[in-house]
Amino acid sequence: MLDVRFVRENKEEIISRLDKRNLPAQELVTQMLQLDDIRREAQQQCDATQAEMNNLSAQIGEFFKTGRQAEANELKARTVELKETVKTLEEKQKTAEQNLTELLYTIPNSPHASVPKGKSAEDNEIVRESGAKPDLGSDALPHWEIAAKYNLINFELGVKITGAGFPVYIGQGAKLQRALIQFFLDEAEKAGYTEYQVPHMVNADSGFGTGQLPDKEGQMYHDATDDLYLIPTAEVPLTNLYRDIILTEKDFPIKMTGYTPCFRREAGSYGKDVRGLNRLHQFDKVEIVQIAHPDTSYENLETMVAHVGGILDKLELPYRILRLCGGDMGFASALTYDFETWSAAQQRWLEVSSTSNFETFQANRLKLRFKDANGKTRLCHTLNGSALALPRIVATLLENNQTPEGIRIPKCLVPYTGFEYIR
RNA sequence: GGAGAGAUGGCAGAGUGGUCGAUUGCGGCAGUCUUGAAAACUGUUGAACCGAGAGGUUCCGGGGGUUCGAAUCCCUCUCUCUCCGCCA
Repeated sequence: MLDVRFVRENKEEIISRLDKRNLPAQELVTQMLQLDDIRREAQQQCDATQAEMNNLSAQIGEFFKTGRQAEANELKARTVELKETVKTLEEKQKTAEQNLTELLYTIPNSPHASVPKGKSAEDNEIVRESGAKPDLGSDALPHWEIAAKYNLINFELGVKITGAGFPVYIGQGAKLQRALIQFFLDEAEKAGYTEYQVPHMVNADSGFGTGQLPDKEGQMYHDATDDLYLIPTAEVPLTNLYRDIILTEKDFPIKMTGYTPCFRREAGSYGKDVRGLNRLHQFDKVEIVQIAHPDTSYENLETMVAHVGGILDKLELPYRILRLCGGDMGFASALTYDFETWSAAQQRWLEVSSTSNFETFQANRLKLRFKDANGKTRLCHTLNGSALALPRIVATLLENNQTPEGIRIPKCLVPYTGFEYIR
């Protein structure tokens, strides 16, 4: 969530930045600062009253010690009213704080200066395009038909044992998945990321920390018995490892990676673009996360973009990089680059990575801070990116690499799969 | 799942109603000494909020209560450890 103090000092800047999301924030910000004023005033009064109470208590103690009962009792009588006042003021402060927090939860992150203003995906800016789109001819098969032809993925079996959107990978299909995961993790390790194996379920605190709660409550699978959520991305457990932590400057940058399955209810997104691997309830992903110094976080973001691009280059997949416009960006992000690979049979771009800088938005909720050179405690910046999400990589790989001899495996993967063709 | 014990500052570990935000040790930081380092010695070393500042308030697992006053007493939740049961 936004940092109230920053908003207080940079009101106009925040409003103009939020405008990129087409969010008229004038009134929100005013309301927010009003609540903040109420809160601060209540606290000042409350603190002063409590200071008085503390004084009286000390005196009472002194009187009791020296056996001056009468004087002690006289003071005791005076505390009754003060106690009442403290209670009222405390209530007032708590309410203002709660209202402020609730309001803050509804305000998305303010976009970076480079974010284009826009409403939807059409307004995203194409940063660059890489690799040639293959010309497969008219008899090219979409990946779900390839998957059936070579018995790589069985969607019906998934429906039988679980439900739609939970595919079963078989034989060379399963092995391809495992090869990609291993390849992605190795690449991340080479780039200096430390691998973590983390729980696939998280508590509500973690959900709030990275911003999934309360915003995306309905998008996560929730186990009511133990009040745990299945993770929608490894970002949640990985970033929350650093919840409530104060780092020193020499700790930067912190670089973590992890493979996890990801679970998403995808409520309300049933329709035509969900065939095959295009949109699933459970999928595999290798995530990279960085915790960075605010002064360098955008350089860190560029290294992540280069990392993801490098992997796609090695996989020999045609892709493009988009800078998301304000209207298409996620709730918590300040700047997001999406990576899309070209799906030759479907003749469309598929999102395979989303790489973002959240600036202090998550860190504020996480209470993830560092001590700067002057000994001041400041919020860190958090960043993360998919490197990469499996299903659409598999989809484009199967489609783009189909040949009369079978599906060609890119060179970089052969050491992992142990086969050069799926036949 | 049953029984018991516990949760204090980066760590270890005191503290059972009145200058306790907390003794002490270790660690960290700074300095003295040294050619340098180590050792030794000296000092310093939690966080949040409010305040221009002086300073004030809050925090001893979370929440609630008793009291003029709570780390210390009561209730409750969570977690950890030990024993038993179950089990990959």
